[in-house]
Amino acid sequence: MATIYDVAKAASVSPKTVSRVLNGDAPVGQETRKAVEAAMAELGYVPSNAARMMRSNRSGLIGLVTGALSHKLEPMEPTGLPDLYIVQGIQKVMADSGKTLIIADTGGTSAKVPQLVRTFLQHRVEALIYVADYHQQVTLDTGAGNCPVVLVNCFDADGTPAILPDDERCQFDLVTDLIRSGHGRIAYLTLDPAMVATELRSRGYRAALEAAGIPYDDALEIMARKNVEDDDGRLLQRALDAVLALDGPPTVICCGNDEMALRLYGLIRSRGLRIPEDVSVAGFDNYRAIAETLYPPLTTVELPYLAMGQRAA
Amino acid sequence: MATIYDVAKAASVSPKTVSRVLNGDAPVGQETRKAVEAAMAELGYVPSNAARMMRSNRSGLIGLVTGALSHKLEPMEPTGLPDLYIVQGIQKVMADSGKTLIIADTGGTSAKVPQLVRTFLQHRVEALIYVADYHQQVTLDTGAGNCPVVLVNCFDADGTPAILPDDERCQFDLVTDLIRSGHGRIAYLTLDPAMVATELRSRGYRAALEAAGIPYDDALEIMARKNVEDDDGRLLQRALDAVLALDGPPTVICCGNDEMALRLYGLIRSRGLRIPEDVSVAGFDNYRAIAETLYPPLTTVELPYLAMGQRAA
DNA sequence: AAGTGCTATGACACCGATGTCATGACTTCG
DNA sequence: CGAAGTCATGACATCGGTGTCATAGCACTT
Repeated sequence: MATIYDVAKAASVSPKTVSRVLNGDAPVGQETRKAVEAAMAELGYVPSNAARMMRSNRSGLIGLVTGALSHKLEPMEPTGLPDLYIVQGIQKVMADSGKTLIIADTGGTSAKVPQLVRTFLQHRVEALIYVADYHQQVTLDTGAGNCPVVLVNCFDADGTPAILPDDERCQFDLVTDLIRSGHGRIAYLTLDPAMVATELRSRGYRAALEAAGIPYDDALEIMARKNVEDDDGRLLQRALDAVLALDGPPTVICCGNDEMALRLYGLIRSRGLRIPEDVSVAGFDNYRAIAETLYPPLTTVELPYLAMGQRAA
Repeated sequence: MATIYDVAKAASVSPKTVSRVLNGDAPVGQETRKAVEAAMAELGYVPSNAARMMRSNRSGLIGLVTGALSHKLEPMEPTGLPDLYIVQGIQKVMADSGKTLIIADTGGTSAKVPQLVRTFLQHRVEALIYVADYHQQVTLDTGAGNCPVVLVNCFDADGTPAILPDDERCQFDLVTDLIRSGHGRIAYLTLDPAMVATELRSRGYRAALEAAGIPYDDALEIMARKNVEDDDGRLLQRALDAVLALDGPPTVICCGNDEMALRLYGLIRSRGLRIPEDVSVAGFDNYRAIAETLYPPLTTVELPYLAMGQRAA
């Protein structure tokens, strides 16, 4: 690989002058500039970031730690691909600002994080971003020292800067919208209560009911998904049958996420009911593709993951 | 950030000895080693990859160019997330071999590729991998010079090393399997014929029929998806109605991909037919999540994207 | 006793950029 | 016309590691 010295020699100037042409940080004569540029093109010269960094102490690198790449291997995960959208948002901002993103995947094991961070520090990243696959609390052992860290879709106990989705508000808006469409009996099949989002969304659901003056009926809010082995969707079947058997059955069923909604479509139809004539279904973020390909289209909410990523970046 | 000199001073040894402790490339006395390690821990020392690289000329970096991150923003894309699986496979191998992956996203614009490659070259990546979102031919203007390049899920005219899926074989196996299950009338709703995979899979479909001694009926093979604006699924509806109206209607319908299969589930049911009693549906890779959450479960083929990524890495 | 080989360590140059300072040629101003 | 300022350029040190070579101490051979 050609160096700045090779270029200097070829153009019969000093290395420093080549540097000036590269960075445009000092005036260079017309002819000299042309000669240098010709030499660079001729030799296929590409400046070495490593050498550049040694003096300037600026790597131009941003480290991103995530499970976004690997967790899709586990289709039983309670999550869709929000983290991917977040990563996209980050990538976009970085590309626009001339930074280069280094992405490391935890492979699902958060135990790997310290090692990944160490690698990043070796590359002297200017900042670290940690993206979680779903809204949760984390305790990150970065050992990052003075390197700035931003958490996305998660938070920790130390008050590290974090970008979080407003689950409560979104569920509130969704339910309010359903009410405005004329629905009065609204069931809500929730995800695992151990998830932060479940509690927040539940609050939004209740707040929306209250704001509309609809009494809360706890027979309509059922946990239909647990992040443990046994699931298989039996919880969902039981929950569906439970709400349908009620005296006042729901006119619409909200699901903890779009995947659950997809399953529900199948279950409802296998019970001989039509969507949306007999009962409607609403989802909640996670699989955009699902929402758009289902027939009839699924009413759902989309969390602003892309924007969260951009904000974090 | 502490340097190797700081550590050397703190441990009262020469920088070179610290280097030896770091790399273990020469014998170091017990006590000396301990002192150095203590000093490193004390100062929170992390070696600088940039400096290390200058002498050794080994960056430990691998550049990955892909649209995997951005193209999901376009849900109308004819593709699912194969490239993500490929990236996963690559990531895994890299992590295991101690290389660090730099990922750059094209944002859908292949015009950006040269600039991304240039950035990679500045970082002196040891190799470049280009991952396409679906099986296709590309003409890559890398300007990569002597940097090794591997293409995944695509190929070019110059014979650059490429890792490709065997679409023909997979479709062949799928159809053969359906035949073995007792199906005799097998429809095949294809994707856009402009796609490489479409032609290959079609060949596999016909070969499987021929191998089983079933005559090919061109009324059963219909293009049901075109990558242009007008779509909206009308092509799919028309195709479905066409095969159902045949004298000998199919007992199973193969789809160009899982997304189409998902849509077909809805369409078939909206016409009052049951799956799989009245007609079966088979998919083809792309949305693993769809295949696993549909009810009844979708019969589909999975291309070995993960393995392709690993192979490429 | 002299020579050989091994272990443990340090001195020093070097990788490829860039920051600092110096220098020579010109222009402009009082 | 000389002083001051600007422009264009080069010499040299420096960033933080590692490769090369030198050296000192010690055990072991012959």
